[in-house]
Amino acid sequence: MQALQAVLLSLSMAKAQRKKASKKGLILRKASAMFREKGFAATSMRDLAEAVGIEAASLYNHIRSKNEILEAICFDVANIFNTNIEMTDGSNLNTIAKIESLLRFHIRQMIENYEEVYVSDREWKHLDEPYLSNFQLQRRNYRKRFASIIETGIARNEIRKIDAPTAVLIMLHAVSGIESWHRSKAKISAQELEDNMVMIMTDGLRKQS
Amino acid sequence: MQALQAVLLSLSMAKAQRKKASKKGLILRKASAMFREKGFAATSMRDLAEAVGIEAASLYNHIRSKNEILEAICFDVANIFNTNIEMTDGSNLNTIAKIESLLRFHIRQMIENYEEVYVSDREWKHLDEPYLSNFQLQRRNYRKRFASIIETGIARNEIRKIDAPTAVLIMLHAVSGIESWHRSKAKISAQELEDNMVMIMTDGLRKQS
DNA sequence: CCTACCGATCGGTAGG
DNA sequence: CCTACCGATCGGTAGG
Repeated sequence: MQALQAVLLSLSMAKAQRKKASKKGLILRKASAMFREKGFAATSMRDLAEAVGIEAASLYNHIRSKNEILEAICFDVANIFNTNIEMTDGSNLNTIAKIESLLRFHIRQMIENYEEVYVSDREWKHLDEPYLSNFQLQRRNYRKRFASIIETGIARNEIRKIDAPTAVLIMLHAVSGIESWHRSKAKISAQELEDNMVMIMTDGLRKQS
Repeated sequence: MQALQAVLLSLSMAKAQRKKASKKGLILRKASAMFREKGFAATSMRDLAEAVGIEAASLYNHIRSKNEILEAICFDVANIFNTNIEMTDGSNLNTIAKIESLLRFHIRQMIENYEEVYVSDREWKHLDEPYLSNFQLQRRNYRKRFASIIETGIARNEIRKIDAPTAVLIMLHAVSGIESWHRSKAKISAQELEDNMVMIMTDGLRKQS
């Protein structure tokens, strides 16, 4: 039993460290930064190679193609969010708490894992089939699941009667606005930002009197 | 006097019709659609020429460069929003009404002028200098002006104490979420969408009891 | 508005 | 991991 745990632990550590230490991990991180900055289509393999510190041709010893890099980034991010919404939805929190938890998770991912999350959100259009369809499907399913949480909240009278898919769109896009905060060098702290966003989304702008 | 008005009218009509009727207008509209769909960098002048129905080389009789097309789109949109916020801020509405008005304007522009607004919002990074700096400056100024409206509302006790720049980011990005609504072929009407968004942003999700 | 074409650059491969 | 190189495609020009 302890042996099994040790194996699992070392496997997960190996996977976690691949991104941090290996050459492929370095390529993926540099690619995320460049795809975010210039876009997937406007980033050349020669640009990327220079950032990594090798020749363009050498990249292909670690990755199969430019598109494979994008696939790795997009599906990594998709998995993170899918895992989280499954956990959250399966918990016994009430609806507002579930939504708050999802929002906080999005905000933290946007801050801590900024480049990858941003690229996954804005550059997935450049995926090739069958990855493109697969990604779009996961996206739709995530939103449906989010909307169904809201609909449950409406049925339980915890939440205003609103169109749930619209609310999901608003929240997911609102959260992606952190991009600009990220660039602006944080006049307020990450925690303040998170609290402000959650308050505005759950309670609105208008002062209750 | 009547002669002057007639001249002004014909000038403004000429300008309005250029987009609708002339070849340059056709190029700009097709380019907006393709830049939105595939991104600026992934759209070739040959793709665009085919959509317009001429050879790639012939495009250059109407426009100077690929980048000039992007400039036309981005600054057109910037002017529309700058004009609107100036009008709105100069009006004698209270703060919540001003914000509601700005939000409704954004939503309508996103629906009625979707392609151009989307491209201006997502592809401006590909502008060349000095247009790039100019555009970024206009963008910052717009957000500052929006934030100052909110701050006035907080000072007047109309609005919850929140970080104004954060609220601006949320609202501007929330509104850009209509993109997905646009694609999903409108299960709810444009008016319902608009009302839902405004309600969620001003009053929040939580049911007041 | 077209034909013909330019130099530059692209993603990727061969061979070592 | 590099040198050398491929065919394809890019934005744009000349000349009519």
